[in-house]
Amino acid sequence: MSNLSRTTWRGVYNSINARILDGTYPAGHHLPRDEDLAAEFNCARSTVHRAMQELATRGTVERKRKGGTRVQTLPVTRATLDIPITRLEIENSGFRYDYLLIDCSLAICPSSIAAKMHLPETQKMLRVKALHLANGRPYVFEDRWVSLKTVPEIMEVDLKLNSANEWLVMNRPVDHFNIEFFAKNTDRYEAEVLEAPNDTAILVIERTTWSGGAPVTSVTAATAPGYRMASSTTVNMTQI
Amino acid sequence: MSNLSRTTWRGVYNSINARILDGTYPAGHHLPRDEDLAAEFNCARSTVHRAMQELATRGTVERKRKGGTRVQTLPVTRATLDIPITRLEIENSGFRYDYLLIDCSLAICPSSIAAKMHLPETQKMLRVKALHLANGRPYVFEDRWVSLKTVPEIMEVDLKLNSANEWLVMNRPVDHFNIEFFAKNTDRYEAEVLEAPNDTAILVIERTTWSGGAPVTSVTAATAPGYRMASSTTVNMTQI
DNA sequence: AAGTGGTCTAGACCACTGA
DNA sequence: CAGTGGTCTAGACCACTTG
Repeated sequence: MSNLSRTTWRGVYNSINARILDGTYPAGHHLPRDEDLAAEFNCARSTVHRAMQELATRGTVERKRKGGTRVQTLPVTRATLDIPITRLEIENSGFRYDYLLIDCSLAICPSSIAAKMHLPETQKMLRVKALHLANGRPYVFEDRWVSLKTVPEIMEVDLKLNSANEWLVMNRPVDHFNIEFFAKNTDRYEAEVLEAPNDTAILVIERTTWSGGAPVTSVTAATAPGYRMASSTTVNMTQI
Repeated sequence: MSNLSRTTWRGVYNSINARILDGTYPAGHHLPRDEDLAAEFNCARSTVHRAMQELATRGTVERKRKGGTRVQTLPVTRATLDIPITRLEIENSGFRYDYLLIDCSLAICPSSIAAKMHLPETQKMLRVKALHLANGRPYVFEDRWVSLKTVPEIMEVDLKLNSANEWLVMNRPVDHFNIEFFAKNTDRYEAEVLEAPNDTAILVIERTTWSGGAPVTSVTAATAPGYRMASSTTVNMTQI
C-alpha cells in the first residue's frame, strides 16, 4: 500500500491540458503560479514544473520569468518529423544505395541562396549536384551550395565517393537549421535526372544549416514522385 | 564570485552531443550510467538526467531502464512543425477568412480511410468537403471523414457555419494523431475548387486523429499552389 | 525592486527490463 | 533479481522581466 498514486507530472500535465481544452483556461489566460498549482495538486513545485515544461515544449503554453504562464493565443498542433540521412533511409528500407555526383563547381551563389543563409551579399561557393539512388532508381536529387568561407576544407574532399551532406555532418556540427517543404512540378532537368515525366508533382525539401553562427550549406532536395513524409504524435499522456 | 559556473544541464548536453558527433561515442555505443557521468561532470544525477532527456527527445539517444543509454543507430534530424488551425493561420497573416461548406453527406468510407483509422472494416461515416479562403482566394480544400461511432454528436452540428475541424478540436480532445505530407498533381476537381490550373503540383497534408483510442477523423487537406511548411530548430544549446 | 520561472542538489523510492 | 533510468521531494539560489 505504498503507492497510493502520488501526484505525477503526467497527471498535472493532463489536468492542465484538459482545462485548456474545455475552456477553463481560455487562450491568453494567465495560469496560477507553479507554486500555487503545486499546492492545489498537492505535490512539489518541480513536479508542476515538469508538466509545464511539456506544455511549453508542445507550444500549448508560454512561460516567462516574472511574467508567469499564459495559454498560447493561437493554438497549434506541433508535430515532430524525423529526417534521416538519405543513405541510411534507403539502406534501412532494404534497398541498395548508390550515390552519383553529377556536377561540382565554383560559382557565385544566387541572391536567393544568400538570403536563405542570411548573408548580406552573394559570394563564391561550392555548388554540388548529386543523385541518391535506391536499387538503381533515382530517389532524391540534391542541389547544394556550400559556403567556402565557413567550410574551406570542403575543397579537399573527394565528393565523388561521399555525399557532401555526410561529410559535413561528420565534420561540421550543426548548431541550427531551417527546413521548408513545398510541392512543385518537375522542370525538364529534374524530370530527366529523376527519370520522371515532365511536370510531375514532387515534394521538395529545402534545408539550410549553420555552425557557430556561420552558414554552412543550403540544399534543395527534390524527391522522386510518390515520396512521403510521415509523423506520429501523442498528445495525452494517460498511461495505457 | 558566487557563480563560478556550476555544471549546467546544457553543458552536459553539449558535451555528450559533441562526443557523439566526433565519434567518441559512435552509433550504437553504450554510454556510461547517469551516475557515472554525474561523477565525471561533477554534478547531480538529475542534471545529467535533464541533459539525457533532451538528447532522447531529439532522437539522438535511446534510453531504457536497466538497459542504459545508447546512441541511436540511425542518426536523424528531428524537426518540429507547427500546424496552425487554418482559420487562425489566415487571420494571423492579416487576410480575411472565409469558410465554404461544399458538401456534407453520409457514406461508407473507402478502405483506404478505414486503414488510416486502423479500423478493420469500412463503415458509414460523415463526409465533409469544405474550402478555406484567404481574402476570397482558395487556400486549403479539405476532404474529411468523421467517425459516427466515435462522434455521433457531429450530426447535430451546423457545419455550414463552423469548420468541422474547429468543432472537433473543441469537443473531442485529441489523444494521438498521424500526419503525412506529399505532393500531387491537381486532378480536375481539385483544380476547379482551388481555382488552379489542372495538373499543378500541390502540397497535400493528411491527418488522422484519435480520441480515447477511437478514431475521430481523417482529413486530406489539399493546399493551394505555392503553399509552404517551414520549421526552424536549434541543436546546440550553447548560450550566445 | 520584487516576483516568477529555471536550475541544481541530495536523497529516496519506484518501475521496468535485461541477465 | 539486480541494475539502470524515471520520478518525486524539499530546499536553495539564480536569472530574467515586468511593474
